[in-house]
Amino acid sequence: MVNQTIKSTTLGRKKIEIKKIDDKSSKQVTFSKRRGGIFKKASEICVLCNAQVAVIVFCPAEKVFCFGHPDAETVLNRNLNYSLESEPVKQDHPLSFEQLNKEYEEKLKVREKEKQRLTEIENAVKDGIHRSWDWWNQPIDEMNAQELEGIMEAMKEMRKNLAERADQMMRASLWPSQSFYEATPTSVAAARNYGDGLGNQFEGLSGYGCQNFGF
Amino acid sequence: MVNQTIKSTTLGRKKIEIKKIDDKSSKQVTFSKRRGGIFKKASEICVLCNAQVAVIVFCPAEKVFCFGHPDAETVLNRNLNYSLESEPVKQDHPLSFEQLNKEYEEKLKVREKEKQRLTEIENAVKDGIHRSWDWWNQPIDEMNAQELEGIMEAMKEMRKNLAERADQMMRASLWPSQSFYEATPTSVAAARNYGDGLGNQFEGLSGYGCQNFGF
DNA sequence: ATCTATTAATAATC
DNA sequence: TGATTATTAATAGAT
Repeated sequence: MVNQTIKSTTLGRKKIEIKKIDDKSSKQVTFSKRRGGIFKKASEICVLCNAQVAVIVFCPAEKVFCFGHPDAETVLNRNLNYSLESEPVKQDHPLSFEQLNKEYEEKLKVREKEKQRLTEIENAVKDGIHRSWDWWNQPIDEMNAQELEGIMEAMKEMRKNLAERADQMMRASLWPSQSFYEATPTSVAAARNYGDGLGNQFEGLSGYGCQNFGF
Repeated sequence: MVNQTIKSTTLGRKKIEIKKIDDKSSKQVTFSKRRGGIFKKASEICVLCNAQVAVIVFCPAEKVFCFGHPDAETVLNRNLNYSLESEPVKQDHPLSFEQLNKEYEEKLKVREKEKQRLTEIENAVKDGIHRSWDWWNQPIDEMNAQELEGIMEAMKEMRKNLAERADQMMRASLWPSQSFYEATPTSVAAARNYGDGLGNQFEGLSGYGCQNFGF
């Protein structure tokens, strides 16, 4: 009875043709991912080039997502309400743009923090493992056969360790503080301050907005 | 007779911070490139997901570029004329959107085709060469001498690549005992993702438009 | 939502 | 403005 352990190598990205996606589920996923990508690019060009950008992305059967630098955004919004009248826009929550902007930005930042933390943990894991047998600092060129055996062992060990523990460690328990996820105002503020030093992509702009309407 | 072949390795892309570009020339270049990128993405999501997208991108010192699915685009255009009135829009050529759409699409297509052809030729040439060896996933036990050399090369390469990050990693390895924010003062890196929740389906699409106005 | 393997976009440079 | 190339960033496919 053969029972091969099939390496569930999640195949990576593949090239796709730019043509209509028929499968609804895939289409939806792609839409979501790419919408986010476009918004990100939009925000970046705004900051980098002091540009003004407005983006509307929508599907009749879905929601309308808007992104834009304040001016254009106001324009867009007014326009949306105006030109989509055939299907009146219902805003469940008549939030101001400013408010929406804030929420959106905060969401983004929190998310960035989370991802970054995972990355740091991952590095810690990797580093901890390689430190345990310092191949890192060995002069690779002069290794002899014996040392190579050692390396091979170490590699096996490393691979095994990573496979067994990385996921668990990265996901969970080593986090210094649980408060992050509970998102107390303080922790969020801390996160934002921390991020502001380096990665504030909204620097220099009065604001952006991302908004969606159900209709 | 020393004659080192100096690899004029035009250094490639580097990571950049998303912050205002001061140099005018660079800013212009970046603006141009990224604008094209955004439009391309916009056109792709339209096709892939049957979505409707409208994008306005502009700089005070430059022109206004619009991209969009006809409906939204009409909206945007009308809006532009309306809301930028302080600086009246002059259209040198009152081309119809349909015409502009066609031209733009065709441009894209031609360009893609050319690129594709070149790529194919290139691939034909390179075909016999590419043999990157996935040492990580090889069964270490069965490696032979030749493969070991490959490993050594790979390790050297890896070490080189990671050398820059070594200290950062070391700091990270010390880490779980401390506060996240205090532990890594300057390593806010690259996780700039905006994933977010979403809804469902879409329908109906037709053309695109790319237009710019001098003003 | 998450995780890779890849492809795509693009910063630097010429 | 247009290539080139080394990298980074985005993301398709599978979980």
